[in-house]
Amino acid sequence: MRISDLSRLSGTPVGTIKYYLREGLLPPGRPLGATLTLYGDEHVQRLRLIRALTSRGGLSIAATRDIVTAMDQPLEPLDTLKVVHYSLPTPVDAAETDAVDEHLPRVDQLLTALGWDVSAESPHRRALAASLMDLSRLGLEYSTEDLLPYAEPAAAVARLDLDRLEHIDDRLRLAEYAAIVVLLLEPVLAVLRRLAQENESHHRAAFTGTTGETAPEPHPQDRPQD
Amino acid sequence: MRISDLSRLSGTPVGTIKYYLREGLLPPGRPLGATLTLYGDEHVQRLRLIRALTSRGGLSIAATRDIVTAMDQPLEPLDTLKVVHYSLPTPVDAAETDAVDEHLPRVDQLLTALGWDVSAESPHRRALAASLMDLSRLGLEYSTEDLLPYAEPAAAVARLDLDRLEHIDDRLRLAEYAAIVVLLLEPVLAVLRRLAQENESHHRAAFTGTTGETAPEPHPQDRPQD
DNA sequence: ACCTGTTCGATAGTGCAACTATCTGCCTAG
DNA sequence: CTAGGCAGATAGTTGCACTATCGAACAGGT
Repeated sequence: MRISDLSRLSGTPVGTIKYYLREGLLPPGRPLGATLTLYGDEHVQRLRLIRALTSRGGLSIAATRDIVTAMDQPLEPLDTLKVVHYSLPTPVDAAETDAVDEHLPRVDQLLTALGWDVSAESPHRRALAASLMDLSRLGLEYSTEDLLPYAEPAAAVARLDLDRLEHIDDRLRLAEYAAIVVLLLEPVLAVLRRLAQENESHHRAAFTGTTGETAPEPHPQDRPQD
Repeated sequence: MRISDLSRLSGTPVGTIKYYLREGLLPPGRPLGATLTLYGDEHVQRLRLIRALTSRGGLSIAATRDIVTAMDQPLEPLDTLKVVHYSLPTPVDAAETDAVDEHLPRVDQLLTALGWDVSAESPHRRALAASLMDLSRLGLEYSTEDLLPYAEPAAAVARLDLDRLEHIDDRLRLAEYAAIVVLLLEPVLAVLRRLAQENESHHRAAFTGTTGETAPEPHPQDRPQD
């Protein structure tokens, strides 16, 4: 197909497609002359992925390029996750690296307490330290004990994520699915958390009777047990 | 204190503070003449919150204004969560509202299956529908059955969140803490999930024996980090 | 009272990211 | 054989989040 078909199928303006080609987000098509280049279904697919990562995932064009170029490396199934992880942007202000590093011991203490096997070069360690720093500056101290109970739900989610990835047959597109599961499930989980917060807050309001909103029915629903 | 002190204490340039004042993110100080306005500790606090919400939380200036102005309304403790929730940006492309709505029944089906008490006007319903739409366009279908196991960890996290909020004494700043817990814990949870994924993937690699330790090659593409 | 430096409020400008538009020459399909 | 689409390059636009400048009005020290 030609660029106009690609545009139509993916719902992306031709100008934007050219822009993505220039920026290396989209691999070039097969040129059949000076004015004709052919694109395939994989371009449609890639384009959809780019749009999802940038709009829903909130990634910048540069970060998206990192992810998709990393994806294009041929890899063993379980390495793809690492590649995706390491290509993820970890917004740590360069001016604050030192301040962030002061919180790293807390992160390592947590990881030790959990017995988690995480490489020392993992960018997530510092990312977590940065967030803990922010929180503590705002007066909300999260100690190892406070964080530990959050780890179990996180682990449960991670197991589900990997279950899904393990059952994907399409080896060629495994990296793509890994990126999708890691990145696009994030907003899903965030929203689930908010929905759960809303539900939980209704339940607690029913007991304390303090909310002025909808009269909460004291309907002792089957709350998911711990 | 004067604006220069506020700037020094918060680490924010004077120009930026003026900008926030103009935009209504920061309440005006007490003017004592045409060239002197006094600010208090609450301004320092608010400024730190603004910086955290915009930089770490990734909120736009407009979204941050929505949150903080909503925060300034005097409210019952349990309503604050609702106010924060409803001020959150839910990035749903206006051009796709119809397409998103097609996925709403799936969301409601999930909520019914869970027995969650969520108001019909909750913006989260549509936000979830939008994400599910994205995923299904990318070829990853998440059915109610697939999502159910994710709900329990989400509920566990939500309970921890509300526990924390319940034990906060400072009623005046409860809304502030609610915003922090809802928004700034999000990156923490996202990182915990990734750490758990990394750990889990190591474990599974050990069992299947596929390369997980020798060949990882965490893609050493040195991106110039700012 | 005088001088120096700060502040206020308004307005205009900057830098960056993500597109979007235009242009020229070529080529392809009908 | 020609009308129209396409490639590749370059330049322009839009929106956001600041940042810089300016004149008038003080404030605080001497």
